[in-house]
Amino acid sequence: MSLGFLHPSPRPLASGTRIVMERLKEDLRKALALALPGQDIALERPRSGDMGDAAFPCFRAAKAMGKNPAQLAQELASTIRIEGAELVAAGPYINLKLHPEIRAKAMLEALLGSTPYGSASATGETVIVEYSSPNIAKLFTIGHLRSTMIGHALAQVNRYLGCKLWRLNHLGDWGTQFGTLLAAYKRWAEADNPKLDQDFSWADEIPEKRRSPLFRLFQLYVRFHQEEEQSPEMRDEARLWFKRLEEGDPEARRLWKWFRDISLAEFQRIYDRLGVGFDTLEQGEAFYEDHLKPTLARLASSGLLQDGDAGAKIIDLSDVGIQTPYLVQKADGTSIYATRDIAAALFRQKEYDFNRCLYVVGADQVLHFQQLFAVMNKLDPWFKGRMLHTPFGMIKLPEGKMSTRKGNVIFLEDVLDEAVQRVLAIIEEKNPELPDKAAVAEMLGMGAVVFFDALNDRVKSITFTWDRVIALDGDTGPYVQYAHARICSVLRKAGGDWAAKARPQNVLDSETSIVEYKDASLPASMTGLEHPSAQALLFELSGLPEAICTVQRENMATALARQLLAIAKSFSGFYTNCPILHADNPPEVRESRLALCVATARALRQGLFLMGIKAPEEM
RNA sequence: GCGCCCAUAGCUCAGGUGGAUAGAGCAACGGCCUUCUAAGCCGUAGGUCGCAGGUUCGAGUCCUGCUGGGCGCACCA
Repeated sequence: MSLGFLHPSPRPLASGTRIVMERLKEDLRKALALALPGQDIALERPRSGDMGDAAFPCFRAAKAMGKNPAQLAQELASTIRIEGAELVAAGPYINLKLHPEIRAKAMLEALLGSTPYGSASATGETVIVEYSSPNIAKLFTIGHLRSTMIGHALAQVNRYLGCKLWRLNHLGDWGTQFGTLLAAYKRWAEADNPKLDQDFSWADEIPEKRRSPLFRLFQLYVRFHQEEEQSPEMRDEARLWFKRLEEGDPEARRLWKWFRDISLAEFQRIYDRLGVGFDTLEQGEAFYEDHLKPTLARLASSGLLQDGDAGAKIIDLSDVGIQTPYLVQKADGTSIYATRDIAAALFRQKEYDFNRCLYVVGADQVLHFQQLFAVMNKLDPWFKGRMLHTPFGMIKLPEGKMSTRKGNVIFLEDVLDEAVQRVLAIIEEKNPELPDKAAVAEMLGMGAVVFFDALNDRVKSITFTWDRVIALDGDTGPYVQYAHARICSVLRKAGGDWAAKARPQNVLDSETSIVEYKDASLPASMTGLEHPSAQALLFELSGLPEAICTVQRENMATALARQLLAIAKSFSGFYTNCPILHADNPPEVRESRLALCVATARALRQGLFLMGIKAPEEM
């Protein structure tokens, strides 16, 4: 069943990025339209820059005209003339190939100006991204990284492309799990460890760095679920506590708030470390408590509410092809996540009047979101096409599924710490004189983990192994960061204000998605950039805006991560083949190559920043 | 049982709206540091795109069936 999500429409790029290249492609499009009336003129981007900057496949047009595609390509290429570029027939394709100098000038103009490359001006659209959404009293596992960083990147990119953004964290701070916590606390902590400030005698010893009230809360949670397997009646105990909580029992309330505070403090520490931010943390599940009755009333008055088993309330969706009924109130009268999600959608409609709302939630919840969206469409056609679940695959262990309840999980902080440790070891080996090693190691370790997560299609599940997640060479974050650091090193050695040209003018925190640079002047000539390696780099740089748009369209950072790799890789080629500061270089060659370095550094830093990755200037 | 997702090199994966000789990284093998950071660069080898049909001028990509794996199928979120 497709609900026809309203994808963002193509929008004009900001003026500084409406570059020569786009104009030439437009010229080609017009010329082809003239030569081939009635044909669909769709240009493609060639796989590699030495084929050209744009390509037109002649198959369809040739068929319509009863000609051989290669022959048609030949004819068109010889009749159409585009100023500043050449047209080459390559088999059934016509390739538009910019003159090296034009290509260089176009890209440097786009990247050395102060308008963020590939950004778009305000569109007037409002986008909500709901992401991270951890459950209270659980520690962040490697699994939580996915929603957090995918959501962060989507927020950054949509903001970069001119959308008004609301970044929401649907905290799991309500629900039956709180019954579990309350019951567990009463059973095993209240009497002898009421402040959770000591280790439990019945639990395994906690590693030093995890000794926290939150971890002990987590231990309570795990123990409860373990014992519950033997004594199923404990479930009722948990349900009862949740019922008390929802009915306003003062003790349950007090403990709930305390548990929540303990958790939030810890979460904030992680978010700070990841550089992730939200516009509010106050709209978690508990926030909708007061909305639940009105929501149920509205469902009832819309005629959607039906009686289920044992007094539960359900919504039947079989008329839209969903056979599983949607449970919105449990038999004991307490609420359930579904009700809170409906309430949240209604609240957001009123509060934010959004155009799109993205739910960055695991793939195991697809049915839930199909049901939710179906209900919202029935409730108000306004919702149609405005909500999208962007599911992601789960992270499994080689032994199987991770389970918080069973306690066999990989904690996020352990992964981050291990990554930083491995980086530190490499720094000691390769660059022991590096200033501020700890800070650089933090950026690189984080870069490795975050980049890895973004590299592949989000719907695929990942089997966690340390060596894969923390890989530091090959197609990795540190590879891109390394290219950036080498550029900065060259720029430092060039002297003058070269290094400053690649340095951001603003603070790069989660409140902005744009890296601001000063307007830098173009080199006097493009001599020195005609080398194939330089041209290949320029071609990859030209692919960045499209990659950013792809992130928005496909709701994952994969395309951006891969374009950054392509840029970094072609920079390495340029760096190897084209000496920049070589004494024999004429001044204009040195200048144009340094300008290309600045342009590349800016593109890399901006791209990494959108993904939530920092770029050290030295490593 | 029903529904959704996945299957591409030894391993991990890229391959918008069907289009050029299916591409990377890792691992393997062979080269490159007296020039700007070797976390790098260059090269070699590695493929019946799970299987079988179909649509099309053209299928890794779309359709049908099958096989294998994952997830889900109301009182957790």
